[in-house]
Amino acid sequence: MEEGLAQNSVPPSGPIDKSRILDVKPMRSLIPVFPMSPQAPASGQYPSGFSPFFPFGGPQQGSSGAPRGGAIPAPIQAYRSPVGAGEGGTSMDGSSGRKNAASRSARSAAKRNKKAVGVPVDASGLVGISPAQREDGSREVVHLIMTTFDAIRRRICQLDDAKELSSGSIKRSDLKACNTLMSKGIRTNLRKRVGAVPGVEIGDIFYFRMELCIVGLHAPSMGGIDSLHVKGEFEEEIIAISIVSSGEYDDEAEDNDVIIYTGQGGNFNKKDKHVTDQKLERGNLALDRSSRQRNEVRVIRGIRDGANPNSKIYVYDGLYKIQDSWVDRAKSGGGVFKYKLVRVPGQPSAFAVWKSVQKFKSGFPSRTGLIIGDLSSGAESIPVSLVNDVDNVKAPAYFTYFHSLRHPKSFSLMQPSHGCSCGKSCVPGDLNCSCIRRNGSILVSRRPLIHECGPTCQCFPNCKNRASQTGLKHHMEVFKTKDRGWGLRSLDPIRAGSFICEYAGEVIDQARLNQLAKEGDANEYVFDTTRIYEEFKWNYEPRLLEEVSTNDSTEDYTMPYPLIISAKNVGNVARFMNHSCSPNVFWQPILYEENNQSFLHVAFFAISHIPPMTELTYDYGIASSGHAGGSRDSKGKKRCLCGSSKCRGSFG
DNA sequence: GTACCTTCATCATA
DNA sequence: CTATGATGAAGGTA
Repeated sequence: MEEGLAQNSVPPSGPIDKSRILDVKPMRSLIPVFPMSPQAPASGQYPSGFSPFFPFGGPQQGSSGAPRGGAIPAPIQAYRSPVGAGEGGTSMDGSSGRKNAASRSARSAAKRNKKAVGVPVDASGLVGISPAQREDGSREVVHLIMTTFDAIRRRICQLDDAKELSSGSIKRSDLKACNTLMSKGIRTNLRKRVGAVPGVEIGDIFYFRMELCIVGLHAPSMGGIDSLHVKGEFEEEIIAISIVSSGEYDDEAEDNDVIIYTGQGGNFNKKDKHVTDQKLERGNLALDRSSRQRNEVRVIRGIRDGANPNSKIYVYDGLYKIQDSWVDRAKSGGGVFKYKLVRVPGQPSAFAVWKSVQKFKSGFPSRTGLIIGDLSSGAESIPVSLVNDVDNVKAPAYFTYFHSLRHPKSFSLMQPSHGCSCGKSCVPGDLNCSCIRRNGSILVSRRPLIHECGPTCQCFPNCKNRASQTGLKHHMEVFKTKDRGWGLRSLDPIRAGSFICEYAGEVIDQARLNQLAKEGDANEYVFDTTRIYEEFKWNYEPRLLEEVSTNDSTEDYTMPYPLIISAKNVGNVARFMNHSCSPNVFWQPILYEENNQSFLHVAFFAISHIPPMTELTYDYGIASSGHAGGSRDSKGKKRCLCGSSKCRGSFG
């Protein structure tokens, strides 16, 4: 997931030191703020009690034959060999496109940072992307920029929500956030190029056009065609370097590897204007030239977001070449250009994965390797499927499926209990809610502890300050990995910051943990907050919006209370999540009151946007020394197979 | 659920 | 150099 760094020269002199350049701000809650979704359908409570899990019983057992075959595309990012990332080499350099590449602000910033080597710290001392990084990205820089964008965007959302001005104010958090980043020069891959963009991988997903823009995948904020001037044989000519296919037009997708793309311009689709033909200029001209040059064109596919039908998700589907072009006539009669793009073979599948998932969901044809349709047996409102298409193992060892903690450990309250008395539902920015107020000031980042509303509160159960209590929101799947046992992934895309699941199980104490250690498999299905976790911080909210003051910039990231959970006998999907040294999921301590007592829970949230079918992983951390029977050093550890460039080699 | 309608930011052209 | 225009966006409203 992290390879391809040093590919395009100009090494930004080492990884970014986030702790130095970034200022993490406290946030109010971890609920993902989507501009318009009602967020919680609140489709009722869980059926009380436990639901037993019978791996071999029941009528819905999968077909008997050995599940095998390639019906399920491999996870996009999980096990990529280093080959895919670094094609780079053949890029035609956009020499002429370069002259106007830098925006004014970027230029001035570049001037300021002229001498700066490595991580630049801008005048205010906080965030910076070096001039080199601004021109050519890397996985790390892209990740940083995406995360920063989303952090700022959410904060703007929360501020808007809290103000509740609603005086017809247009809430374009994406534009505002983009503005902020652009003006600070926080963007990358500004140098246009043909072919792969360093740091952006095939299968990566985006929730706004602006995200494509700031990572340099596709520059125009609205337009579907991005182009570049190159030196032709005799004169300069323009070629296409990327397109966005929104699927809404007349673009046809006969199969996963072919797109019939319609040119731009012409009033053939508007009803007020009179019909005009498209002209062979701008993007159309670029596509035309590219069909002769046969250069690679990046393709981004726009897909309707199932969870949020009003918005779209953009999937980077890799490189295509224009194989054919012709003139056609739209229904309205206007002449249009058509271009046939064919996917360059040998690339990891991206859009094809989405298509397969659609088929899985429609249940037709029945899926290869499906063992159980819902291993939660109804305990979750969305089924949890169990599949194995790599070997003959039929099911994980027996356990009881339960959605939360059993025998939860309670803590005496610091103050007398008072849940909030909000009338309906609490929103993240609202300081009138006493629960939200306990979380301190605004924001959405990882916190030492987050207070959620609970049963004691007056607010509705679908209140937004109960993110971790509303059950699974995504169609999760337990699947057999090639070399790491069972793993967890989602059939749905997961937006950065979204709640994924709680770590369910039985709360145990240190003595019991030590006993398990002696028995051998202490690490199996145990979550232990007393372990040492690197990089506890997430969501590097930079101090970009001046109007918000930091009242607590120095935060203690040690755990407030120890909590050890065993999911060996009782648990939910979280027990199947594997370790990775560069994970896409983080855990977060959550506290809420129930029966006049406070209970601590552990919940998981997405670090970044996660495409469907990508394995979900979090960092298991390192066993703290000084307990657990002393000799845990090399014995209790397992060789790490996460494959990350930052891999520590072992875990446990 | 669809159809407009308003306000957007960017980059290439003029 | 700066202004202008084209443009498969997003969100809200009818």
